[in-house]
Amino acid sequence: MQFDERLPLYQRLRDDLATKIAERIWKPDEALPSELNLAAQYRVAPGTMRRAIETLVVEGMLERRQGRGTYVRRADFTGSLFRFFRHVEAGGEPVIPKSEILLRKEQPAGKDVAAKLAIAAGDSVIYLKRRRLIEGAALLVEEIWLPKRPFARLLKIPVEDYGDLLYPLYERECHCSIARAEEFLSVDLAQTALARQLNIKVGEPVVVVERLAFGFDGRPLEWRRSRGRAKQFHYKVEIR
Amino acid sequence: MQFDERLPLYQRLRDDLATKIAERIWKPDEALPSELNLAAQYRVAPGTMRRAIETLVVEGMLERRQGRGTYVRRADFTGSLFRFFRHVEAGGEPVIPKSEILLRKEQPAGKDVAAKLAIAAGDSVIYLKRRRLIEGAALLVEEIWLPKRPFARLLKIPVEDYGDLLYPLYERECHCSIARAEEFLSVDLAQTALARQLNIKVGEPVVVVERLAFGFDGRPLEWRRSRGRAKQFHYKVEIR
DNA sequence: CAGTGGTCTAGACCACGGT
DNA sequence: CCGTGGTCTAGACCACTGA
Repeated sequence: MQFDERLPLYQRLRDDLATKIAERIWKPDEALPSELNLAAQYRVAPGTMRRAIETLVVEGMLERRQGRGTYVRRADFTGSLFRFFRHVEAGGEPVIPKSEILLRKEQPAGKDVAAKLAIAAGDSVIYLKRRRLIEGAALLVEEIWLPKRPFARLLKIPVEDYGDLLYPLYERECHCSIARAEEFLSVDLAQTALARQLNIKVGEPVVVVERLAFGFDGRPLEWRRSRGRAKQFHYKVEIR
Repeated sequence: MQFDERLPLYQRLRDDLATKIAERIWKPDEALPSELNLAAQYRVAPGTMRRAIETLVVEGMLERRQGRGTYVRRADFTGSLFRFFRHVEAGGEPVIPKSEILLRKEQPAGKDVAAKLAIAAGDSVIYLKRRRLIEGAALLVEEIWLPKRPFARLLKIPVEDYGDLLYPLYERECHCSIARAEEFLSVDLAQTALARQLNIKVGEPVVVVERLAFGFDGRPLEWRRSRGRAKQFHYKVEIR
């Protein structure tokens, strides 16, 4: 508990718990000690510990399950891009699109990628290009940049073994959990190569979703650019 | 406090406070009685009242000001569309675009509009069409539908007196405060008329922002469709 | 059944804002 | 200075979960 003394106690507790989660002292899908137990350990009132936990629940780092315990939450992105891109829903249940890795290589980071990933320009990054399909129809084309540091193992695994979802792969092979992300939306016009890959006409509008994904320690782990047909784009926002 | 007995007390308190706000017993920008005062009135513990208030703060209905009191919050949408559409920022401070009412008329609600506004098809609605400009350049074209019931007065005011923002107008003239809204984004191609109004080419992509705005009682008050150049579109989302 | 989080109470003291 | 919300404590009892 070597955090800034001026901060409220529940904030310092929150930071300490967050650090423990980032250090994987408690792992995703694992229960923390009970509230009373933690309060006793830290010698604070149960209500204060409760508030610290509550904060992390709101931030999405923890999850409470009544009668069972408090668990480290792993971000679930399976529905994320599909909040943006409408696709045929077979009965309403979420379908995970097939993934086709088109390219994998190691390369030095360009200036923009380096800035996004908070590394030095020229540092090694892993570049992936993949296509995602639903029932054989191209939905998205994605480009992905990962810092080599924690992801080197991905270069040694055959791309056929990657599977359809990358984040479980990162966690399984590289012990990197994605905690949250920022996404940026914009609209562009399809160039020749992209049009061919998405099976649309050159010049048709495409929606670009750029995503910067962070670990529990708040450091950027992945930069991703996905493109899909604007026709299938739809999105809902709450405004207050 | 005639709410469902099975609900937690703080929930029932929240509902009761929300009703009072909807009934304009406390008006926007007005301070509520203090927490201790309210707790005493309702004969509950201060902590419980605090939690009820906290809930409404999170929901955006109330706003706390340390040392001053708790205030009814009015939604502020001045920056809303401009989170989507980038425009020339003169020095960074938010600019309110000029508003040009192109059309105002009373008409029977079509099926879709009626569904959005939760009224019967054929009921009278007010239809507005306006253009919004920044430094003379067309930014957006908007279509707006309002139920005649609380908004009839708008038909009697010269459109020149509407001003650049509609929500203050609604509040001033019709005693209708907008509490929150849902926005839906999609991409379309500009038709002839729209292209002319936005000063772009026919077939250029445009972003469509459809907004359903609600009052404090949760009832839909306004349905709006705004269209702007996709080139200027950009948006950021947080994912967890 | 024992153990967990969920609700609720009843205070104390502090920091801030306006008079 | 007083009144406000912000923090923190120290309990009690309930509802849910899994063994």
